[in-house]
Parts: sequence; structure tokens; C-alpha cells
Amino acid sequence: MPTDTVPRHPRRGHGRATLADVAAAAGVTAITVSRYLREPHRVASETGTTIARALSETGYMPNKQAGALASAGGGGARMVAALIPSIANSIFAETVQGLADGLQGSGCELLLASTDYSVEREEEQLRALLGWFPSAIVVTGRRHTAAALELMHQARARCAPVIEIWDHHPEARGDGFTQIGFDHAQVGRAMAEHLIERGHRTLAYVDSGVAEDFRAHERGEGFIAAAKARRVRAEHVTAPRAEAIEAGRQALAALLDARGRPRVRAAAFANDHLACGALLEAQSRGLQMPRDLALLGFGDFALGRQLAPALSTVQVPRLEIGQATARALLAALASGQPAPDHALPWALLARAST
Amino acid sequence: MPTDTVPRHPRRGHGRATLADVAAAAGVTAITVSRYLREPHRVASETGTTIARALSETGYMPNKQAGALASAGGGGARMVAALIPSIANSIFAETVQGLADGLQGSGCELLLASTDYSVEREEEQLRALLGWFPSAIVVTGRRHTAAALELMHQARARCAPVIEIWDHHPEARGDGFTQIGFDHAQVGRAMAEHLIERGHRTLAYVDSGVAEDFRAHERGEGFIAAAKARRVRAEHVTAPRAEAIEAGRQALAALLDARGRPRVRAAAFANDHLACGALLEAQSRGLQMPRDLALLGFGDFALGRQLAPALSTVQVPRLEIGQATARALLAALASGQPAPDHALPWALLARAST
DNA sequence: TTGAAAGCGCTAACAG
DNA sequence: CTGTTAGCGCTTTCAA
Repeated sequence: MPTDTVPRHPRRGHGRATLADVAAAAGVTAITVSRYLREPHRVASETGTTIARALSETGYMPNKQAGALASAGGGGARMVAALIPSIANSIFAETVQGLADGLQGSGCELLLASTDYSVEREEEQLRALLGWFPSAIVVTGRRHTAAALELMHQARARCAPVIEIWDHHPEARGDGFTQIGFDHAQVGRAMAEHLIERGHRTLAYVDSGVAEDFRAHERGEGFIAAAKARRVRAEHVTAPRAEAIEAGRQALAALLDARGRPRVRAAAFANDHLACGALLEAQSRGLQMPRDLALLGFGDFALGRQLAPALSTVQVPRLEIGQATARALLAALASGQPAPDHALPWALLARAST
Repeated sequence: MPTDTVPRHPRRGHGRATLADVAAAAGVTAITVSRYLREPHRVASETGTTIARALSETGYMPNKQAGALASAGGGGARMVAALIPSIANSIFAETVQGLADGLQGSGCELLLASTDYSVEREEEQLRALLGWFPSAIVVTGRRHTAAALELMHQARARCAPVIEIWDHHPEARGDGFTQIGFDHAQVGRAMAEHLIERGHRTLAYVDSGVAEDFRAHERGEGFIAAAKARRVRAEHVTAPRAEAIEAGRQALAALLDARGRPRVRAAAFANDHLACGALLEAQSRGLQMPRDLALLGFGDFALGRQLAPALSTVQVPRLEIGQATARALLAALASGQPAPDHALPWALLARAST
């Protein structure tokens, strides 16, 4: 007498149809349905029709956990893990939008985490996201903890593209990671040179109060280096860590009220919010821009365009970075080739404030 | 003679250590390591020490696909799928930030997709994300396609919390979905009443040009209904679908230049960008605000606070919606109880433009 | 063109 | 306290 074929320990909790259910409904086996879904041409068209009906009758939806586990040796989840300093920051929000748009329809889902500008938190989040074996990794910038770098290398070793966005260092590092962004030191130099060309000889760079906004710091270093090369006085100060517009206001006030050295004639800022705060402070002091004071931002936010005088700034490829990343990712995944570095264009927008 | 125990078809592609590897290194079996990771107290402390060493030696990282597949009957992936109309829109970006922050450290990852304000695209994305069996679903608003609703119900049936954010309709629908947000019709009514209290008798609501921004439309309907109830003239117009500030400018121009009916004295807008555009247009026409024209926005964006006159607006719990959603989600997951609806507070900020 | 068997890495259930 | 067995749902390999 045969033993009962009903499993003694059923573990199915959910009511969702499985491949086996569809197969039973279609009178075939699971593998045929699986084939139909992935390579329809390898299934007889008659069988295909039956399967298609069974598929819609059962409302089948593939279980991607199972698929990922079974294929590519337990890896190969079709998803992209992205780590961003701050999602609320509009600059990164647009990049994430570009990334999500570029991924849409590709069968790749987006797994997102915010690091709050902390490399330690980045490492922690990276560890959590890697548990899903994402097929690609997107991180922000070139600075990471040693452990995070190690994890990124491991991911590279299993052929997952690892893309560093928002930065592009001219010297390739040959570490297998892809850079998609632009050179911040170069932008900083261009900012200083713009102010110098406009005739200003006493400059300041007001850096971000966020200690780990490395890209803002690099722009500052480029700014100071360019000024020094032209033998122009330039100081590097840091904005207080407060609401950005208010912080910009305070930073300019401190700069203007300081004694014992020549008054600053032109200031560049780590971002447009800071610069707009400074612009409002300058207005309230009755300063004429750019005659008495020139102000230069970074990011080209909507606000700066609307103020009077309109804020000169650096336009950056916020959305494009995300789109280019999605394209690079998908191409690398499709071809098996590593994604090449990609420097994206930016532009200095000289408006009324300089 | 026993057959060879080496598997004939090795399928491991990645180099990552598995539970079995750790177990071998520690001289125990896989299940003991698994127990140590999930319920350390159920493992002898001596064994635990050995396992801990093996864990760090091998650099083990759990494969969450496998974990999700094995537990909770093939469901139960510790991740939250969130569908947002637009990530680039700062209003939603902050909500996503709040959600990500609230999830941080909970062991739940965030799977994000943007619907571009389209219910069809929402359905499509929902289908894609559900393939991962997320343990909770977050969608925006109460309007969905019939198929999407069906999918949401299926998720509810397997006890995944389904949360509709940014909306809170006063009449509970009893469909098992949780609403976390506020009542937009009520906000619309409050906007009209504010303008009426300030003495205006010819009103307009400038709606969003985005056809599927249902919440903006509901505010408009509330606005018009409240005006009608007070027997005040009010018209409901739609902004052109252009860059928002420019669209607001054009919408106001159209309103002011229209002939054959009393001139609009007070306008409310679907968002602060539109309202700011209108404010700039009014300025350039030399109108005195609020004497000649009152303007009221929605959202409390930074820009409106900085203009002169400062824009009156509605402050909304952008970040809080995300945070409350994360809390509700995690509580529901922990308790097995459905998450209760949650109406969040908003406030009308009367500044200089009304 | 279709199927059987085995395995991906992990955990539930039960046994010792 | 630890191990054995079976199974999650899918795909790979090989065979028919």
C-alpha cells in the first residue's frame, strides 16, 4: 500500500498560484511553463496557448525570490541597490528619479537607502542591501569605509556593476568601480576663475556644514587652489550646520563683520540654498550686487532663478546622472562587460549676482 | 560501492560563504548557525563563541532570498514596496526620506518605484514589485485601477499591511487598507474660508495641470463647495502643464486678463510653485498684495517663505507621513494586527500674501 | 518539444 | 541544546 502523497508538513502560507499550479491547470509540467515565460519560442505554440490561458486563469505572478535563488547560482536578483546621502535633498531626489525612470520596464527593481551623509551608515546599509544579492550597486561618491570598499569589491568579483555617482575623478583608479558624475575640484576652480575674471580680488568659499559632504569640500579645495595659482586672496570657511538658507545668511554675516583683514568682495557657496540665504542677507544690508558683493551658488535650484538679482550658479546634471547610471547598469548587465566611466557636463551660469 | 557524494552539477556561481560553510568551519550543522543568528539564546554559549568566530572568518552574509523563500511559506520578504507619483517632487521626496529613516535598522529594506502620476503605471509597477513578496505595500492616494486594487487585496489576504499615504478620507471604507494622510477636501474648504474671512468675494482655485493629481483636484472641489455654501463666487481653473512657476504665472495672467466677468480678487493654488509664479506675475504687474489680489499656496515650500510678500500657504506633514507610515508598518508586522488609519495635522499659514 | 531529477540557501517541524 | 528531514518556488542539466 503506497504511502499518502499529501505532504505531512505543508508550508505554503500565501494563497498565490505557483508554477506547479499553472502547470496542473494547463496539463503540463512546471518546467514547460517556466520555459514559456522565459523563452516562448521554445514551446510549441499550441502548448503556449494552453499555458497562456492557465496563466491568466490562475492569476500567476512569478516569485522573484525563488527565481533569483535558482538562477545564477543563488545570485542574480534583478534589482539595483542604491545608496544616497539624502533622499530629501532635491539634488539627489532628481538623480533617484532619473535612475528609477531608466530602470522602469527593464525588469530591474530599485532598492533604496539613505546614508544621511555618513560613511559608517553607508557601510551598514550596504551590508543590509547586499543580503538581497542585487545585480548592481550604486553608491554616492568615492569615499567609503574600508569595509564598505571590501564589500563593493566582493560584489564586483561576482560581476555586479558597482557605480559611484556624482563624482568623476580624472585619474582612473583601476579598482573596477565605475564613476558617473563630474570633477568637483574642476568645478571649484571654475567658480574661482569666474569670480576673478569679473574683477574680484578678495574671495571666499563657504563650504557645506555637513562634515561628510566630500564633494562640496573638493569644490572648495579646487576654488582655493585656483585662487592661489592666480595669486588672489581666498579663504575657505564653513557654514554653520543649520537650515541651509539661514546658514548662508549667517555665514555671509560672519564674513562681512570679521575685522582685521580685507573685506570679502565675492563669495562662492557649496550650494544654492546657502547662496540664496547670503543673497537675502546682502539685500537686507543694502549691498548692491555685484558691485559691492558678488555671490555664486552651486546646483541651479529654482529659488535662485527667482530672486533679484538672479543668482549666478553652476548647473549640474542632476537627473542625467541617474539616467546615465541606469543606462550604464543595464548595458553592463546585458553585455557582461564592465561599465565605462562617464564624465557628465556641467555649466557655469553667469546671472545677475556676479 | 557507494556512489560519489560530490554533486555532479554544482551550481554555485558566487564566492560567498553559505550557512553550510560557516557550519563546517565551526564544526556544527547549518541549522545551529541559523539558530545562533536568529535566536542566540537557544544555542549553548560555548557553541555560540565558536560560531561567532567562524562567522567572521568566513565573512558570512545571509542570503535574504533564501531566507524569505524558506520562511513564512515562501512569502515574508523583509521589505517594503513603495509607489510614489514622483520622487523628484520635493513633497514626496521628503515622505520617502521619512519612510527610509523609519525603516532604518528595522531589517526592512525599501523597494521604491515612481508612477509618474499614472494609475496604469502604478498597476504595472505594483505587479513588478509584488513579485518580491514584500511584507508591506505603500501606495499613494485612494485611486487605483481595478486590477491594482485586486492585487492590493491579495496582498492584504496574506496579511501584508497595505497603506495608502497622503490621503485620509473621513468615511472609512472597510477595505482593509490603511490611510495615513489628511482630508484634502477639508483643506480645500479651509483655503476658501480663509480667503472669504479676509474679505474676498471673487475667488478662483488654480488646479494642478497634472491630470491624475487627484488630491489637488479634491482640494479644488472642497474649495468650490465651501465658496458655494457661503454664496461666494468661485471658479475652478486648471494651470497649463508646464514648468510649475511659469505655469502659475500664466494661469494668473489668464485669470486677470479674462473679460466678461468680475475680476478675481483672491486665488488659491494646487501648490506653492504655482502660487509663487502667480506672485511674481502679480509683482510684475504692480499689484499690491493682498489689497489688490490675495494669493494662497499649498505645501509650504522654502521658496514661498523667501519672497516678498511672503506667501500664505498650507503647511503639510511631508516628512511625518513617511515616518508615521514606517511606524505603522512595523507595528502591524510585529503584532499581526492591521494598522489603523491615521489623520495627520496640517495648518494654514497666513502670511503676507493674503 | 517536453520532462525528471537535482539543487539554489535557508528555515519549520519534529526527534533525540 | 543540537541534528535530521523535508520543503519554499524556481531553474539548471541532462535525457527522452
